Amino acid sequence: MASTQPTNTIEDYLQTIYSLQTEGETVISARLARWMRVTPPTAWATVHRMERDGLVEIDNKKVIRLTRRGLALAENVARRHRLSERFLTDVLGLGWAEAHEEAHRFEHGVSPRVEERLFDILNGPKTCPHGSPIPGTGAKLDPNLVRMNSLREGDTATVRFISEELEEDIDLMRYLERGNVKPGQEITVRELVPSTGVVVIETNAQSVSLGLAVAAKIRVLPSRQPAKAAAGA
Amino acid sequence: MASTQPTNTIEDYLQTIYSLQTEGETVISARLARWMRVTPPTAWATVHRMERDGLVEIDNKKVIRLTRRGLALAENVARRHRLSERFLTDVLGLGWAEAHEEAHRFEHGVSPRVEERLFDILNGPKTCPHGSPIPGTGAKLDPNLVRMNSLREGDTATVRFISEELEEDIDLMRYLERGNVKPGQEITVRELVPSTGVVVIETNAQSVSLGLAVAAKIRVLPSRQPAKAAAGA
DNA sequence: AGGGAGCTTTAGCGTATTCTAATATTGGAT
DNA sequence: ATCCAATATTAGAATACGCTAAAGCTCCCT
Repeated sequence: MASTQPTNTIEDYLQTIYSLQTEGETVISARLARWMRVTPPTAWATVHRMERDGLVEIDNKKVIRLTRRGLALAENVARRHRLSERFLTDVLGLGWAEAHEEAHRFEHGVSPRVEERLFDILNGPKTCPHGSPIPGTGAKLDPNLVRMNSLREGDTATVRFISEELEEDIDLMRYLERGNVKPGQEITVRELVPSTGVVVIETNAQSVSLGLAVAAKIRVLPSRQPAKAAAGA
Repeated sequence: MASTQPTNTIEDYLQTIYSLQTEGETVISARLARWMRVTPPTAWATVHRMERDGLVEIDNKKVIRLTRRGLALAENVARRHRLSERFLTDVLGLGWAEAHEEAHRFEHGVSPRVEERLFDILNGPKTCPHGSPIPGTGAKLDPNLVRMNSLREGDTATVRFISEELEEDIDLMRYLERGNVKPGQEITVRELVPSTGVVVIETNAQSVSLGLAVAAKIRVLPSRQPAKAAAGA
């Protein structure tokens, strides 16, 4: 029934759709299948169960969108997830790169009571360790943020947000952690050659190379540079 | 397969069988069905899946026993459960009565890494808040403990252990909490009349009445009284 | 116009969990 | 010896999730 507590699987789908939707991506079944690491028929069936239960709507272009009810549930899952990441890193001392994966398991065990206590104990954090705002705190992604791939050579900026899509790739996350590409870190673009598809940035005197597709999923706040407007959204 | 990670359901059965077995009870399918709040056919089918997977053995008298493999897994689940209860009460400040129910949900989200960190953060606790020893710490139930119903009027003792079977009943737990019937509490038996099936004990100048069946699931350490050996195991 | 690549859907299966309705079994109690 | 109550089992069904194989569709590129 639509009134029953969502299963872990449904909570995972809700959270994924929420992330993509929030980051401005178009959500279609095939994309969910890849993210959730299941076959297309499986994702399809699950999404249709969600539609049946009033959690999402699917338009004639096959684009999936959360309904009001789905959004409310998704925000709750995201809140528990991001709060869990904060708890796992700040209190338990787990690594920044592993936090997402661990939280993915941990979050389902967090009841409303536990969620509330975690929030208090953590002093009401506004974002997860990777920069995603925690629903319910009023925090939102700073609209002045820019995708890292839209910077130009020589630009300086501060990392603010790593997409949850990147968080799924533990190796990439470890690479970013070693390279210090984390919220708060100041970076300078050394090279950005669209033809090669690579950006090279500098963080703490370290050089880090990233593919443009990855850079596009990292948002930064450009530093007050000369007098030149930054690129659009 | 037998090598796959147990599902939450199987983890729950393992834990229940482990508790009963540890507390010296005979485990049969019907009893599991009542404890797990499922119908007998459901419990039967699940137990037989566990047998198929080498987690339990069922003798010709239908008694269920954990295999070596089942025991190892069950100890791990119990460890996570009891550690979770400690965490929820000691760090998050949840109530003593609610801890079991919350931990039941929480435990499944605890990975080996998280389990290890929780153990450290809690300073290597040896028991859960209700007195059950935490597997892996070497702690065992004190053999000098006696079931509360085996005391006699006038006896004084210290509460040490509340059976996990009682923990399933949240109302009873709240009653015990209000009455201060918790590990460490000293009690005196005021009345114990087998014919009425009721024990009345005194804790902190409060009077608490319990059924004998409930009292039998609470273990206490008798105080050094006159010179009279206590009743058997 | 013709092919594909990438997506969506249908078909058909298999396992885990649960339930209800019935049908054995079994161990005592009378 | 008999009958009841508790247990164990069998039958029949559903739902959630996953998979493979095999069609359909769409849209874009040549």
